[in-house]
Amino acid sequence: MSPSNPTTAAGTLSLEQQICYAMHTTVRAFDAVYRELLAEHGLSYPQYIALMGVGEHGPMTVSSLGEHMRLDSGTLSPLLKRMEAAGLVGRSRDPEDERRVLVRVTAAGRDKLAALQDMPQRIAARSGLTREQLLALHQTLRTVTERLDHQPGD
Amino acid sequence: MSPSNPTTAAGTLSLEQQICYAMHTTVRAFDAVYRELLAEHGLSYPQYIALMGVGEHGPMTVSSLGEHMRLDSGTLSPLLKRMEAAGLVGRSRDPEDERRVLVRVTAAGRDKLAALQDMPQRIAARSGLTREQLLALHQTLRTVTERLDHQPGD
DNA sequence: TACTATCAAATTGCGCACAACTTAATGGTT
DNA sequence: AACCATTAAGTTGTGCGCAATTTGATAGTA
Repeated sequence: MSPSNPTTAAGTLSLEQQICYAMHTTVRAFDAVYRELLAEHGLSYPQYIALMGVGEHGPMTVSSLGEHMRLDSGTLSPLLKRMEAAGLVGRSRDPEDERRVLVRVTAAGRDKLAALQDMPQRIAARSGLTREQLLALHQTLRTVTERLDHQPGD
Repeated sequence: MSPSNPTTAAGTLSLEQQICYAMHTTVRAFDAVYRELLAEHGLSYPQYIALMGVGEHGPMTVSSLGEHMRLDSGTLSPLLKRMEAAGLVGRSRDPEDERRVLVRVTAAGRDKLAALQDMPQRIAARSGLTREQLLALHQTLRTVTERLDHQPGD
């Protein structure tokens, strides 16, 4: 019950651990809201982000989408397969390099994106964060991610 | 490229969406560091948190651990089963109420916890956050989670 | 041409997370 | 005692995420 003291006795969660725990908890809370709002559209949050990404950056390879989403083909391949089955995206080998698969949004996918345009406002209303808090949080997250990615392992 | 403007044209990720995306990204970056540091101990991050929780709050039921971790039996039952197989925790039906299962840390589990005592410092060093940033982030996360949990659905 | 290395995507296997359901024990009611 | 609702864990099914591997295409080189 003293989150301001990281040097507590053994067995007590330290602040650093509570941060990680809190991040997991908050992400799951966000996910729950997205799940609720996206349910009627038959989309998961990762599928929603993928649809936005492909819709925004045009036909793109799986790996370039993966760089945007920070996911590899092990995650994206089955995800895109499901979205293709749902008629939201199309996949086709790049004629110029048959190793690549180009992903594009279908007409139905564009309709879906249009129907989801008010999602940001609905999520923002739920979060209850002020504009300043949003900006500060965003900046902190970017800083932490950058450091975690590029710190020397050991 | 203008995260400070949420009212961009259709197709551009809004700040609110970037926040959720950033949170997911940061959590995965944290997970990667934990995975690296916990690998030699044969533990995942959820298992590590569960071990800490049970070690701290003594013998407890699966559901009370679930309240601490914000996870249900669908996640905890198989997780605890694996930890029992690894010899880190013990599970036994509560004689006073045979519906309940009491989870406790074994001697090997305590040894493991002792071996992991320096995790917080190592994680903190990787995150690169100042004490003030940690506190601010923690507070923001608690606020957001609270609101997301208790906002009226629709 | 044939060999090799590299690269892109897909596949496999495992664990986490959650919804939905099942099983078993408990408590309360008639 | 018999019945019913509730509760606690566990199970099943689906999707995400990642490590490791596989398959196929490309580029480079002997």
